[in-house]
Amino acid sequence: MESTYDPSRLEASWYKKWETRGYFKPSGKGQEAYCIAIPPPNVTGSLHMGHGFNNAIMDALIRYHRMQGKDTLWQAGTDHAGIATQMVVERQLLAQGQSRGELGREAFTEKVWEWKAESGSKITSQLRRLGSSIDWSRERFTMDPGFSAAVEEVFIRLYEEGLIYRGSRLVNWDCKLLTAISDLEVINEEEAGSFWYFRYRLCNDAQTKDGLNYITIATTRPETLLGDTAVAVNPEDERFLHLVGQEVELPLCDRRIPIIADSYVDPEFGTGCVKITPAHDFNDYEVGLRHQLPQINILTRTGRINDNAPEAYRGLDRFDCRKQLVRDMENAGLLERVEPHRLKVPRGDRSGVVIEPFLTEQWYVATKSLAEPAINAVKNNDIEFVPKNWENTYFAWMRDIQDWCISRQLWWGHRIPAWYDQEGNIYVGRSEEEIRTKHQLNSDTPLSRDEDVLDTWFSSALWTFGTLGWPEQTSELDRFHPTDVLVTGFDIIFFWVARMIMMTLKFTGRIPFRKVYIHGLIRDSEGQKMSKSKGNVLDPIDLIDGIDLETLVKKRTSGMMQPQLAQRIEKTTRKEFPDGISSYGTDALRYTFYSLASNGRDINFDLGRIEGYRNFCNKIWNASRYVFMNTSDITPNKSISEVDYASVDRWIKIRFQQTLGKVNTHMKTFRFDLVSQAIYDFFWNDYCDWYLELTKPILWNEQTTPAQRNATCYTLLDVLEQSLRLAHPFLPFITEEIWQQAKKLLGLSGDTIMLQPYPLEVEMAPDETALVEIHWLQQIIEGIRNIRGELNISPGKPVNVLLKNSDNLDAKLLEAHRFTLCKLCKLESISLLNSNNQAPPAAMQLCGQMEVLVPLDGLIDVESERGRLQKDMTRKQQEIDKLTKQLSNTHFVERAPAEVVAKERDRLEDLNVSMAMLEEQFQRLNLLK
RNA sequence: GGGUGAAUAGCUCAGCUGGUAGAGCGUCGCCCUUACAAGGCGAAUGUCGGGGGUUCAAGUCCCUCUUCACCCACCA
Repeated sequence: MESTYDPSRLEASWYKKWETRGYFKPSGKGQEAYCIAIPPPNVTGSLHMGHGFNNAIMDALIRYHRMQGKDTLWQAGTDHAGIATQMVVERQLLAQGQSRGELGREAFTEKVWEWKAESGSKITSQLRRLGSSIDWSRERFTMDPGFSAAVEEVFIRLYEEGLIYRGSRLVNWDCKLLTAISDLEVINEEEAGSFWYFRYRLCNDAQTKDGLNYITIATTRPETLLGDTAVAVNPEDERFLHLVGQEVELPLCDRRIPIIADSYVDPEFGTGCVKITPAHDFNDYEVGLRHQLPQINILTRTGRINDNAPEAYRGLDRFDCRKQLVRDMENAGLLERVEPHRLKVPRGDRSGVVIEPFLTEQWYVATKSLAEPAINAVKNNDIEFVPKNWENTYFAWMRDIQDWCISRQLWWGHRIPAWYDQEGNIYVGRSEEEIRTKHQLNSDTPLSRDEDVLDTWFSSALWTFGTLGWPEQTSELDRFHPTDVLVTGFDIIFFWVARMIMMTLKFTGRIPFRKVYIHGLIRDSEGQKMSKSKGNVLDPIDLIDGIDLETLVKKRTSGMMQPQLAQRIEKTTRKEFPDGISSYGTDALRYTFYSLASNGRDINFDLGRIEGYRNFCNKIWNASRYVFMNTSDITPNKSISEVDYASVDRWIKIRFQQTLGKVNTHMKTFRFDLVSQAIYDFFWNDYCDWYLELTKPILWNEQTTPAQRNATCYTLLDVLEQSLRLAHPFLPFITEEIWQQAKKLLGLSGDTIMLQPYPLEVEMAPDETALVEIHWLQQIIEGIRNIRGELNISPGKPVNVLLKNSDNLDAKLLEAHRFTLCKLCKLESISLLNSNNQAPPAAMQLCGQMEVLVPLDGLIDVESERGRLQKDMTRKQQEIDKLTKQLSNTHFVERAPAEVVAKERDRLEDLNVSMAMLEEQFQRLNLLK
């Protein structure tokens, strides 16, 4: 083994071997199957921390269950991500001075396919860097012919059942992307805006109660005035009731519109009069339907004013029109006042532009009947969310679910399988031919296909069963569906999780997955969301490989949407990473993810943590080197003729089993933080700090018998090898590398640790003596170390130790471990102090009732030792006071369980004894001065 | 407006069914002891957000308030 741990060297080679040897494929063996379908990343995307986290978790689950002997499949694939991908390609075209319109549909989608071919492997190769043991041979793409056929099938069946329909209504319209989007794709954020108070003159000499010949309405979107078809007041509102049925003159438009009464109006808000624009506001739309108001659309698809408006405004951009209209109102003396107002502005999640409610014809999924079984599946625990409380979020949304607008006016995606004849009749089917045959339409009847494509999430909703071959009834579907768990962030519970549950239940009659593990989002060390514009993005690959400062700065400041931010980003980056980021390796990165993965809350990613886990890898590396150096001469198989296990050998095996138990327990509840901590604690504290140190006096002692040596060597190797398997799902690379060595020494067969069985929990005969013995040893060693450390006795200086107030067991244990104690604590001697003999002046540490004495011998300053004792006594006294008080409380003694009371009594007694001994020692030291 | 989660050591976070407050990083000593200075050994550090309540006993259960984060809905 190389003397230093170098992750880049070993990580590079292993993944390729694993993949080419087919280790990631399902074994085809095992009673049970285990399957996870990857949340398909955008095919043209690149890996971010969220992917890193998400995939690290899935890989741990997959490797763990694979090692448990299950027939394990991690189903891979990528998503065509309609809008996102189309935007990227459009931006590229724009840079070349082209637009998609010029290119035309066919040429454009051709370009997207080219781009997909070019960049599509980027994210998958990055997933490989993470060590993800994905079965790449089964990789799917949402626009593969097979998957597309499934999408079409689902659309057609839903249409035939009347669950997909085409309708004309208000949708969220993105004026930049020129497409409808679903409610979920609209982000409502509060922004600073204004309230404009406009006067609408009353017709026919009507007057308000105050004798005014106008009413005032307030609006945040003045330009919509052009589409007003009524003014509404609350039917209970005494102020305006007499005006209902009257008309007002719509300013600047030369139109009259009625005053109507509708309970939608809140008399307390604004002026109590509301302008109604049915074609450009969701609430007004409903009001309009109730009162049969005309719907006047005043916008073009690009957000300009259309010909339904007065000539003066036609062709103006909606925001220019707003300014113009306010000016005109002011000039007409109809602007009463303007107030600053904070309001929620709807913006497209992709484009960032203000979304307009817009009247169009779109395709919808009627969701109500699909939602019901989906709610029940979670309610009756067929599907379980982890953590459980996300179920409430899910229920809340599902119970109030709206019909889903699934058509998008894009070119990249699954084209809707619908055709129209010249009368506008709709024909849905798999192809034009099929439709012609089915509906007996001869070639004289021209048919044109619907231009739109489906929402990306429509196809994603079929992911678990579509990737396994549906609608064919494949053996994979049989074996691996329902999948076991879906691992994802809470941000796509509605987008994806809910819709998968609905669609999968509908089309397979079964749930898509048994559990949904919802994890938190990765944020930066200060809890900020990582984003390009904030310049705080960390690339997982950079954490693995390292990156120098200049490259990092360049990466963070190039290709920015807002170049003016670059300077500040450069400054903060230089400050935060003055030396760039060093290379930590995949294993360290993964372990960091696990350690931070507690109970689904968001994660602030701290570089200090990853460094700590890189050090952990280093620790494993070096401990293994020690083991191999000291065991290379043992017989390379278990047929060690004679073995005589030391208590510490038995102890470490018990500790290993306890750790394994914890790991298995916590894996069941997805507590990767507790899993990683259990392994870390065991390996570093128990195996390295104690066990390895305690084997040294055994291995380096001439008195050790061959049987003892064999036993310890074997245990060193055996526990190491088991620990590697224990840790492999979390640290795949380093464990594989080291296991290859361990395997040789232990004479094991098997080509890879990946396919070895996970360590087995074994029923162990209770071995209290080993635990007691090692605890005894640890206490004495720690006592002596404490004296050395606190009293500044140089570690190299040999000391003599006396044990006072010892019993028979102490005597026995001392004989057994004298050599060990001398070696580990650099002792010249250690012996029992006969009760008849006077103890010399000494520093003292209590181990239970036994005193560990280090004679002063001119080494130790009396004053320091008194201080040390004093500190201990103060602490003990506080405890004693607390316990005394508690035990003198009759309520406690009477009502607390007897064993609790007894325990506290024992503790108090022990403390009192210790205290007396400390006091006595303190007095003795006093006599010296 | 409705909902969810959070508030514990300087920092990032654990703390299960109530019974002596923990880890990592950082800090302070002492050590290059033949696996590891990416290390070893020792040490310090907390009115568990505030206030009530239940209980013999509350970081843990209940109520309330404050602050923060997020989600959903939305008043023009």
